[in-house]
Amino acid sequence: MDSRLTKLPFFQNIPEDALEKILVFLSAGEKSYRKGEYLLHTGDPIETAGFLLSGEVHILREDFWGNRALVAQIPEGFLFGETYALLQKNAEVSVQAAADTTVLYLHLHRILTPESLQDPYLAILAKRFLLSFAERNLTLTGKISHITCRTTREKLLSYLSSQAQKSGSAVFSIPFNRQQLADYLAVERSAMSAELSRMKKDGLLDYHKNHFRLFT
Amino acid sequence: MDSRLTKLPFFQNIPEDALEKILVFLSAGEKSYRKGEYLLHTGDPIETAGFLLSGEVHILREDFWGNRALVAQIPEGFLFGETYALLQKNAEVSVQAAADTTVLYLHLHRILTPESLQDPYLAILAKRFLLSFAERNLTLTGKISHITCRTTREKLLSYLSSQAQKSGSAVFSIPFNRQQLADYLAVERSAMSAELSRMKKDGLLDYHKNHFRLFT
DNA sequence: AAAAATATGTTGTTTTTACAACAAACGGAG
DNA sequence: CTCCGTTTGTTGTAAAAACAACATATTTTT
Repeated sequence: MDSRLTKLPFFQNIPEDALEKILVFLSAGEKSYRKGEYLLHTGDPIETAGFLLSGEVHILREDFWGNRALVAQIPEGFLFGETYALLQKNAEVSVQAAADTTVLYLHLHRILTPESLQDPYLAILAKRFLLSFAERNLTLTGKISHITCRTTREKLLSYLSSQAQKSGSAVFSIPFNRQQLADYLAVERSAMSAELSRMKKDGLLDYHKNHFRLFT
Repeated sequence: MDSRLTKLPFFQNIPEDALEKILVFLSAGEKSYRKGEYLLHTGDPIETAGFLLSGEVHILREDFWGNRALVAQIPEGFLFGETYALLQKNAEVSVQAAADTTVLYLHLHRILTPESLQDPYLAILAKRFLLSFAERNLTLTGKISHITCRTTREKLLSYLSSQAQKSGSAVFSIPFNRQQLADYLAVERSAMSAELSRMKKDGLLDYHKNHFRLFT
């Protein structure tokens, strides 16, 4: 039993022996990669999720002309490819080792066979994945509703408004610095700073660092 | 048993009698609304998903200043609020009857209790929801990767490239007309048409209506 | 506390987009 | 076929964003 696995929220509060059996049931074996090696390429059929025992991987999106864009960086102790593994679809991204890396592959879709759902702990696991996907859906839907706004000001208002509603107050903090907020909203940092200034001047809001107040 | 319910993909290929029991287990009762009435407001705690027996509802996002934006229109025979119901969270949107409407409310989170997962058909239902959320995750992630591109040209290239990869060919059709594509990519239709022309002139691609060909 | 590194704000210039208005192409319905 | 509605493409103008370069402020390191 690898203690790094038990740290994953998905595997928490499951008795040691049950977890042991689950991992045997899902396990597809370990594999190691040297920095720069590809774990999988766009288009590969995905049967397993990867749990990062050590190292780091980069998720890349490669377009028709071969242009590559970094989509995510997965650090040690995290899962990747769980969505594709559950759906058993072809990858729409590539995964490359950003350092020497060891991965434990898991046949995650096995948690969804009729028999395994009868196992109480596998059922708990399935439930956790369902809730996790539902949660991510809300996150993604929220983000889309912000970045589909036309102007930088509208994007900011949409985002800040949702943060105010979430906190239940017109005064709240955000979990981003300016650069992160600009990346999240898909706008340019300095242009966003300028827009925030104008919004302050227009009496819409006030802020200091990542602390904001909206005015009605 | 309402035949409109059995048309939902989630409820297909489940024996009549099992479905009957499931609906009793999940059911929270029917409710009717007149056109214009609110079914729920932003911030309300959500315990049930709504199945639209008749009529139509609008999903609205209302910001801090009261500005309203139409997020989705749910027609008869479809579900809404299933994500919030499963997570038992407070609504981040409001729902308004766009016509006289009757809704069957369902305690969807009950499919996730340890006992109900032991019921084979409820387990199937849970599995279908999990796969459905996973699928939507991929859809939303793809959309975000297109929309976050800086320029209209990059958005188009990102989207068209992914369509080419999905079809496995440089020649493919898209499921949108120009206005729908512009809405999807969050750009202005006529500006997008102009950009497509320029891309054709630059030898990147060719198109006719919704049929495209990319050049390497 | 000083120095260095990082984060944020400001301004002017260039590029891109939105907008409006219209022309051309296309697709039924009569 | 012709008329009419819809879709798509084109162009000029105004608005907005990206970009670059730098000033100021804040945080971290030594």
